[in-house]
Amino acid sequence: MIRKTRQRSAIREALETCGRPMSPDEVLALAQKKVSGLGIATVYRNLKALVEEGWLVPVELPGEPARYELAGKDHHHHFHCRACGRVFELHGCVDKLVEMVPAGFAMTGHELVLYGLCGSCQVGRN
Amino acid sequence: MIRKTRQRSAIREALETCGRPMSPDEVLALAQKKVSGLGIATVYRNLKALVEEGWLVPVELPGEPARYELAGKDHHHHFHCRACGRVFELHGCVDKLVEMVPAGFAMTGHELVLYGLCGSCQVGRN
DNA sequence: ATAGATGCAAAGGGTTTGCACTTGA
DNA sequence: TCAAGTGCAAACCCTTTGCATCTAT
Repeated sequence: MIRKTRQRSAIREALETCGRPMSPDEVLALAQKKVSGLGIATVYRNLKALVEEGWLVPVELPGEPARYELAGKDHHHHFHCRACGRVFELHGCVDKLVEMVPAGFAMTGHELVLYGLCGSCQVGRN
Repeated sequence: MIRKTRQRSAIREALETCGRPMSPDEVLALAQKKVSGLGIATVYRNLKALVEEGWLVPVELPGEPARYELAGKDHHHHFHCRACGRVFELHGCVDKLVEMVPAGFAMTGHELVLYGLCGSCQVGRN
């Protein structure tokens, strides 16, 4: 049976509130504002549980720790800001991917990440 | 000054021979056939040096240790076999990426990874 | 009451670093 | 010769796990 704890609520709330994929550290920082003694292990345990229960999906970016976002969204990709490191959700996708697959290979999925500067960092750049 | 050592030659040869992006472990395994006492730290140090000197480029895949491939190739992407874990080079790219970028954001690059089964794994599947 | 959840600290896995020894130029 | 390079082990970072304690139910 799954219990409702202050820690778990704070973690879920952080992810619902933030509006973009969050890393474990980001979740910890935000959830600690509600539950001060919160430990990183609890964050990891809950993220894992929430993924297994289908409430979250992991967002894995090249060379980066995994982020997590709410499940149930349409197929989409992400934008990674090179300045602040935050990840944003994009809409839409690309086509003609199959044309890139070599003969004899079978494609079952794809991942696309755009890089650059997000709105905030773009404004504040020198 | 940069010296020519048996270890470094074996590492470069492994990368030249393999024909696809290699992880540090793959490099170690292949290069050890030439230099038996080779240590993983030496592989990491040389990979890093070869990247800095512009001979290699890192290939970073979501949730995976970095691979390395020879520098100087045209813009391209990669295929990651879900069965054997090997990474293959693809040719071509996609367009209309800019259309996905939110207003106020600036795109400076992108990464695309296709997933599926490579030729060998496709043949041997049940 | 009691099994699930938490916090801490220790353990893991991959990568990097410190240091004494080896070796190429 | 002697600084660059190597191997080993320890250090690191991020993530997971063991265990005693705490707490929803």
